[in-house]
Amino acid sequence: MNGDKNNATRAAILEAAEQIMREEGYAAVSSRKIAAKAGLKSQLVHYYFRSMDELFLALFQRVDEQRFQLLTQALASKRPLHALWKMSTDTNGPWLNKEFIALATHREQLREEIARGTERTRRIYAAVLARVLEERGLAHEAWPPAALAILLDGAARLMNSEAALGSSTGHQEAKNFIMHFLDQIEGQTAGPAVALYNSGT
Amino acid sequence: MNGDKNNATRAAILEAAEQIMREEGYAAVSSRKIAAKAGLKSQLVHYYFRSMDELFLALFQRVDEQRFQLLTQALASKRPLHALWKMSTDTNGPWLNKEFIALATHREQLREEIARGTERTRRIYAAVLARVLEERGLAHEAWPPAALAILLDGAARLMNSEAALGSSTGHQEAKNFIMHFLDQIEGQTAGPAVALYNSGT
DNA sequence: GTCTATAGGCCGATAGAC
DNA sequence: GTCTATCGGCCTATAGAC
Repeated sequence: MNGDKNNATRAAILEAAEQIMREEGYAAVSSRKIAAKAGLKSQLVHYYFRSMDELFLALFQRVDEQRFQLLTQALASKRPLHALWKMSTDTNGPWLNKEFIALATHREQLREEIARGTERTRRIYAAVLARVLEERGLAHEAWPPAALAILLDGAARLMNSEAALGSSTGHQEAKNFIMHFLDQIEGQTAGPAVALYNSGT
Repeated sequence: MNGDKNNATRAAILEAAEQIMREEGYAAVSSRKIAAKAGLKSQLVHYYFRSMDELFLALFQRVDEQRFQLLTQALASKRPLHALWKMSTDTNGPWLNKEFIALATHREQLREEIARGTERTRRIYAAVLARVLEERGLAHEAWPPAALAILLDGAARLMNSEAALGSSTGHQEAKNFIMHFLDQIEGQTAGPAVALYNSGT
């Protein structure tokens, strides 16, 4: 990889690549299309990234870093779980998960990088859940934070993906259900949480 | 589209296409690769499918039909929810969701077909949930079947996708949690279910 | 660092013989 | 229905001038 990491041309290339990926999917990302969108010659793309693999890797790292920053901000909010949920249901957010995961099918290095990013995000999500449940006195071995994180993240991604296809069967019910759940453990505003379940009887 | 729908060559082409899609992702599916895998000339692919769009559409319909058959079988089992869960967590099952969804980004006809298939599957899933909750006396407006269907399906797909990347953080917790949930509403074997929650206090 | 020029490959699709 | 032959396009990547 040549050139300064903070080079403006390099940044323009990644920005154009990300736009194409959002609009047309990863398979449409080519050095020629990137160059056309950024107003450059396609050979310049190869100057900054010696291969498309390298470009996709740099693009993922950029997106992952943005996501991490947003995640960190969400943690500092009054109701971090609501903030995380809002973030993960934002289809314009820096996720692009579908594309990168499909792209990673047979690109070893990218696959590992995405797995790392996924795990980091999951651990943060689970840690926040654990902390909130603990604070509200709702911690219970039957509600493992890691499991809840997967249910929430999975539902968000599934609905994002289906919405992109133009399908929304059951989405409103799921969103209401999850919002109700979040309100219960984190409060409707910043007030006290109510009991979720009764262990006995 | 030419040729008999039950033609053996046609079937071999679709079978080869499906294999390539599983192994290398949709972007690797080309008439030449299909032909190589099926031991045919690439032009034959164009004889049976006048365009790749048409081929992908036929492939999706084939996969969707298989899925529908399995779904129908699951409904007839003693514990349909357990059967559905097992089915959706089977990474070798006829899902291929990731690939088709990524592929559909800018293929209008395929997008509509996938949306239709998604909704049909979702409705069946939700209907089974509604029926079981009803039978067990657990029906309650706070647990809308459509929402539960999305949570279960989303978690299954997320874990499938992550497992393919080599990541499994929290998966065991989530699987245990969901299995516990299914056991509660559908019984551990085929026995009676226990109460899930108390509405009052 | 950006340009011109170009090699070399895989692709979808069609024409026409048999 | 399957074959041979082939067109035109877009792709990644490199060489070498400035």
